[in-house]
Amino acid sequence: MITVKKKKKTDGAEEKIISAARKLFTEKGFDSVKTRDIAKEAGINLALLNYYFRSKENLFEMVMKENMGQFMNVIAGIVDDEKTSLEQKIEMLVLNYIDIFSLNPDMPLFVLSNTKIGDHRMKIREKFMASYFMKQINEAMKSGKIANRNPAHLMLNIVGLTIFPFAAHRMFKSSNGLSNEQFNEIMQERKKMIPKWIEAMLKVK
Amino acid sequence: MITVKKKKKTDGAEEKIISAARKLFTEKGFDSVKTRDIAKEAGINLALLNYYFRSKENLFEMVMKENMGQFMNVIAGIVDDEKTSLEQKIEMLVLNYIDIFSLNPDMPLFVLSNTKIGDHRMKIREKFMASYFMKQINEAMKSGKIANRNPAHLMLNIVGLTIFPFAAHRMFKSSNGLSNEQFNEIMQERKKMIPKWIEAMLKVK
DNA sequence: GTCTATAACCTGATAGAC
DNA sequence: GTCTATCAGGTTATAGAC
Repeated sequence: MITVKKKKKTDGAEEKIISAARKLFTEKGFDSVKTRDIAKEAGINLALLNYYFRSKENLFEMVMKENMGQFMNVIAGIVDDEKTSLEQKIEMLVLNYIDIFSLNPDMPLFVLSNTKIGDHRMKIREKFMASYFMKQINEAMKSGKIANRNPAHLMLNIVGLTIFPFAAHRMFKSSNGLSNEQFNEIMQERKKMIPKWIEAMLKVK
Repeated sequence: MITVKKKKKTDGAEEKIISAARKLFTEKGFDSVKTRDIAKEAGINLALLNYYFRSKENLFEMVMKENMGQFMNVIAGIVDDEKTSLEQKIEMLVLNYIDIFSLNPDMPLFVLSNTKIGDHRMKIREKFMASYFMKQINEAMKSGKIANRNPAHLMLNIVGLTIFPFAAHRMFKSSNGLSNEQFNEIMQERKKMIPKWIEAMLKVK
């Protein structure tokens, strides 16, 4: 009896579509991307896109689940770790954010600007609010170890210093600006500096 | 001889369209907004929109020129002032950014994410690069007065700490999150804190 | 200046041949 | 599985009456 191969697709059309979709959606957002653009970028036909994924919305959701799931796992592993200190967590967050987003520089702006992923964004928020990390911040505030009155400031500072450069990377790079290499170099420097900066800021009253 | 009024439009239809367009474009971006939405929001007819502004693209450009021009004037007045110190400029930038964006909280994300305004974004960048502010930063770096090796870090820090919260405001506010009042309160606190934080960061080697 | 009606085009999705 | 052709509905823009 002869075993038959499951699929005989030319060359992973499904994967090509997903990856083209991820690229374009992340770059331009849901409404700006046309299904024809995705098909073209993937090098396949428009009809095939609808054969694999029933609709544009569906394709978008697939891409999102993949993107977010992967990201959330990394972050959850850091903020829920009961063995690391507050300072260690801050450093881990900075390092991991910069590593992840150096590979996907358009993701931050995409997550911030795309209303279609409200649910996913809420999960990120909730994860943080319910984390052991948040507990540690509140304790440090009560004991006077850190000077802020509101934990929101610390969160905004970490995220602002780390993620904002990615959100603005196209603006910074645009003509006469930085090359990709220069930008990445700057972000590598920030890996070392941001934890130190945050520490200095925490002492300011 | 009787003077005749120039226009006899019902009630500033042109202005109503511009302001509706600004609101919607800033909120959702060019492609997501339909001309029908704008007409409806402005309380006028679709045809009238095309009577005043020849096309959607044109209307978008009008809105942008207004938005950016106003913003640029404020910023230019600060960064080109040869009488204020580096520290004073930083404080002025922070205060003015927060005041402007408290009134237009969607603007930062809009400017960052909308590829259609590449030209305007470049002007902002160029204004900064050629400013007296930039000169002062470079001098302070050479004299060792501030510790960074790269002026980009200072710029990213100011802008990241100040503007990022606005770019993320919808995420922060979304269900179970902050109210508008709480958010504004936090931003008022940051007016005072960010200049102090920046000062502390500048000393970190 | 403002409207209704409609033309001209774009876009997501499907039918049907191979 | 993959393609070409095409439909159905949405969207921008214009024609023409008032």
